[in-house]
Amino acid sequence: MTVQQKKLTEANLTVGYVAKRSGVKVSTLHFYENKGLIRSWRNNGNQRRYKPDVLRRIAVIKAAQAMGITLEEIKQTLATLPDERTPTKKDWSALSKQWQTQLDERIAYMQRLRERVDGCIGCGCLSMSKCPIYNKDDHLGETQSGAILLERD
Amino acid sequence: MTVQQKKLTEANLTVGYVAKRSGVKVSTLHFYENKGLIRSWRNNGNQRRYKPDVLRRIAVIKAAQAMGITLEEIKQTLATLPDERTPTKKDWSALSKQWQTQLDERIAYMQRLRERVDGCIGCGCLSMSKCPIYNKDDHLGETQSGAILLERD
DNA sequence: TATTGACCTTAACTTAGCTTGAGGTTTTAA
DNA sequence: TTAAAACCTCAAGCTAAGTTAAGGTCAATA
Repeated sequence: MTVQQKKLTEANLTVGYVAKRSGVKVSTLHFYENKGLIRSWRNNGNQRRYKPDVLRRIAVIKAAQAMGITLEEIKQTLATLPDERTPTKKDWSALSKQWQTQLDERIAYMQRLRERVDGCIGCGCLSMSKCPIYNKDDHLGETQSGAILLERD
Repeated sequence: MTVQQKKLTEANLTVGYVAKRSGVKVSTLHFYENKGLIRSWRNNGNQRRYKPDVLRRIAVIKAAQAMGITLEEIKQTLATLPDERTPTKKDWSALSKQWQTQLDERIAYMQRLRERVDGCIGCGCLSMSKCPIYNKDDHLGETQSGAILLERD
């Protein structure tokens, strides 16, 4: 029986294993735990152990980040997941609905920008006070952070 | 003759005037100058003076930032403007073309994300290794920073 | 002319999202 | 059993895009 099989069947994953599987660094897992985005318990030797569903949680965190949602917002949304039982497909689906709406707004905002950028930069109207780019109607709500982090190698 | 009129007709603007007109803080103008995004010369008393086209430059910087382009990339693109003569409408238009392309890619990326996020978060495929969200084809090029900063009040 | 407001520089601080390093413990495997 | 690999904590460092503060000078105006 390999180490991996043992860990998988016993369903308590080490931090190194979770890191490798999820593609994030161990330090990131510590960081996320610190921020309250994921949870673990400790074994006798004070080492972290994880339930397998942490992998999905991390994947969802990463997907949400790619959409431009901050860790703080992600944390809030993840907090709506059930605490005791393992989240079901339906639970996860509800999350994605919330973020979809934000993503839609963001796309719409960028499209408005897209339409106007050629005219605005090229013409004389880009004077901050008059240009539609700076029009309040084009701004997203206050709760949106606006940072979109895309993945790299 | 008011101060403003004097400054405008003499076409050398003070930092405070530029700040007020462009809607950014004086410290931001210092910062931009430091980063090589804008330029000024000094009067006898070592105070900054600006040519009026700095206003458009700042407006363009802000517009580009709203599209998610970093200051470093903006600097590179601004460097393609003519150095001696005041940039023409055509010059500015060429800039907007470059950024439009980036914006198009970004929108397309978000739309792909949008299509997949419901399926991916809800289903079992979101395991980092298989999920299309993590597919290389969906990533933007290396030169894209990915940060989209939206304006607030 | 004197005072107030605008300006100067340099350095440190801010937030988000991590990463790195130091120094020490636990687990695994030959 | 013992060395190496993996883990632990805590503190400091990093990048982007600025902001704030301290201490001092210059310019506009009553």
